[in-house]
Order: sequence, then structure tokens, then C-alpha cells
Amino acid sequence: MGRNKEFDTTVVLRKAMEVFGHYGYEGTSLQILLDGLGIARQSLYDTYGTKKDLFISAVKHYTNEKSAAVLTRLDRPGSVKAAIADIFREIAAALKDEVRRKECFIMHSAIDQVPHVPEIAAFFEQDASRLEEGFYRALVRANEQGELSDRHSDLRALARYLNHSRYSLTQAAKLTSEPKVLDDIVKVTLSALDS
Amino acid sequence: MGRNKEFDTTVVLRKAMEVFGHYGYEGTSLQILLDGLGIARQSLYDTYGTKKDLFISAVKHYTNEKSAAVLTRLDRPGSVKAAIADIFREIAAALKDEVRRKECFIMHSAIDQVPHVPEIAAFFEQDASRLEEGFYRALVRANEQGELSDRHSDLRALARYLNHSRYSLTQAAKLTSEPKVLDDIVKVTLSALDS
DNA sequence: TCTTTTTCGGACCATTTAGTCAAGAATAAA
DNA sequence: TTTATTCTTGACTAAATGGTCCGAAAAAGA
Repeated sequence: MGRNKEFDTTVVLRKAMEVFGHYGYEGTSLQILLDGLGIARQSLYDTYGTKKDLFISAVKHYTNEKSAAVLTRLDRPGSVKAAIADIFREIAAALKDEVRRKECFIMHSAIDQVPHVPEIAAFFEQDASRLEEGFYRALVRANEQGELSDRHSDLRALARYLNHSRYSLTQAAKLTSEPKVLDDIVKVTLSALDS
Repeated sequence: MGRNKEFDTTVVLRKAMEVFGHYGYEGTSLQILLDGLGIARQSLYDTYGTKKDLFISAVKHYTNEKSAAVLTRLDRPGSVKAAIADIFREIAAALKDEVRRKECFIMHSAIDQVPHVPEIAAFFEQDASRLEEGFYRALVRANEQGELSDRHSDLRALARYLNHSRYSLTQAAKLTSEPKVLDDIVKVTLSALDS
């Protein structure tokens, strides 16, 4: 009974990522937001709550999606170095794609709000530790599989580095439109795993 | 003849970096800005122009200062690897210092505005190319001095990577309050230069 | 058909926004 | 003292802000 929702809430969430990613949280006026989402003002408040609520939902949805993909790839049996290379090349591919890159920039807006929105700060802290642990587990396995040389003594540092590099690629993408630059950065980043 | 300015304009510019760095450009209301600068409203408009003018001035001042220091260090004779290590450790030191770190975050706010303020976009494009060239020159010299192994074939990629890593450290600092994490990231970043 | 839910659009609100103007006090050099 | 510049304060504006309320149309199941 009753009318069904006309829009797919996850599709709208995707659009929210794009809008917030482009204008930033504070830079996104309600008008811009509504135009970008393509829904009516009341529908926004009914479905997602306030502007801030929607922002938090979008950030969490985006981050969870990406993190899950990374962790899955890291835990898959086989070469760890190949897995990590896959992960970074996938990020670079997304950032080079005219369409897909747009929603990635919500990361930048989200990091912007870390000092002002405790819920986002706590969320990222938790996410970072999950990811760091994931990278660390993978690196330990890589070591057991003989993929690393003895110059990689500090696997904890390496794990932190890799997780941070993942985030930082979107920043690089915001600064350059040259795809080659992203490829170069990824290439050198991955070389940290070489012997 | 006439009264002198009571405030040092570069000191105020520094405070502007802190305020804009903390709240972001859009997140900084005029009231917050004036409170942070400690000057009267009219003084702001008389001395710096609009809010946007001040923001651009602060961004340029900060960037020029940092870039000049980096380029100077890179061009100094002696070990290039030591120079690069110095540069990154200095950044980490600044980001770990409770006071100095504050103004660094204007970089994040500035990158935020790249898609919306053409003047900032053009400025960063120029700055990035200057810095990339500086790193590249240094790496060529390092190669001539026998500091690099033959696994470092693509010095252009390495230069881009180093310049990007410089920027990305402030992002990492915004996400973590743990100093050890920054040290770890720097350590692994520099290991890209090892043989 | 009746009921329930959603969508949509416009009106509306109090608050905040960036920026301007004016006037008097302070300060410094001529 | 005179003159020029800056500082400070407060009032003011027009526009934009996020958010709420209302009513009618649309759609889906009972």
C-alpha cells in the first residue's frame, strides 16, 4: 500500500558524492544539491534528513564500498604484490575516467570535515585502522611467500604508507588533468615493494 | 605623513593561512576570519581587498615560501638524497609541531578551490611544474654523482612522485594525529630512492 | 474505490552571509 | 598645528543560507 519511492536511494547517494565532491560540503548550497540530485527538497529531508546527514551517508557509503573492494582483493590467495598493484591501478583507472572520477572527490571534501564533524573523524579512524590491518596482513603473507626482500623490514610502516598512498591519489588527480602523471605516481609508489 | 599600519601584513597573512586552513575557504565566515586575524573589518578590505583576494594572497604567499625553500635545498651542492631526505623530514617536523602545522592546512583548502578559482588553478599548475623540474634537475645530478642505482630509470616519474608526496603529507596529517604514522610514511617514501 | 505513501513545488522563515558606508579617534610626518 | 593615513566601531543592505510547512497530484496496494 502506498506509493513506492521513485528514485533509487543508492543512485541518489552516488550523485550526492559527485556534488559534494565538486563543491565541497560548505560550498554546496541546498539549491545546488537539489539540482544535482534531481529530487525535490522535501524528498531529501524525508529520505536522508538534513544536508549534513546526507553528506555523512554519502561519505560512509563511498568509503565502505571502496574499502570492502580493497580488503577483498588483499585477502585473495596468490601474489600479494600483484594484488596491491591491481588495487592501485584500479584507483588510477577510476581517476582517469571522466565519469567515474567525479564521485572520488568526495574523499577530499570528507577529509575537509574531519576536524568539524566528529562522526566522520571517528569513521575514518576506524576505516584507516581496518585498512592498515588489511595491508599489514597481506604484507606478512607476502613475506611468507617470499615476495619481499629483506630490505622490507618494517611491514607496519609499509602498510601505513600504502593506505595513505591510496587516499593521496585523489588529491593528485584534483591537481592535474594529465593521466600520465597519475600513472607515474602509481608506478613509483608500487616500486616501494620491489626488492 | 599619516598614521602607520599597526599590523605586520605578513603576520596577518600567516593567521589567514591558519583560519582558512582550519575552516576551509567556504567554511570561513567573515566573522570567523576577522576574529582570527585580529583586525577590524574595514582594515581587511582596505589592505587585502575581498575575502577571496585575501585567500589567494595567503595561498600564494604560503606556496611561494615553501617552494623557494625546497628549490634552494635541491640546488645546493652535495648529496641529493640527503637533500630530499631533509626536505621531507622538515615537512614532517612542521606537521608534527602543534603550532606550525596549522598554517600547512591551507594547502588542503587551496586544492579544494582549484576547480572554482582559475587564478589558483593556474598558480598551482605553474608551481607544480617549477617544483617537478627542480626535483628532476636534482635527480639528474644525483645520477651523475652515482647516488642512484640503475633501477631508477624513469627520473621524470620519480620527480613527479616526489613533488606529489610533498603535498600529500599534509593530507595524511589531517587524517591522523599519530606522529609515528607520518614518520613511517616519510620513511617509506624516501625508500623509493634506495637502490 | 479507499487508504496510504511519495513526489513535487512554492511559499515562507529566521539567520547568516559578504560587502559598503560613515564618523570619530589615533597616530605620524610635514 | 596642519594634514594625511589608518584604526575602530557600528549600522546597514541585499542576497543567500538551511530548514519547515502546506497542499495537491500521483501511484500503489487493499
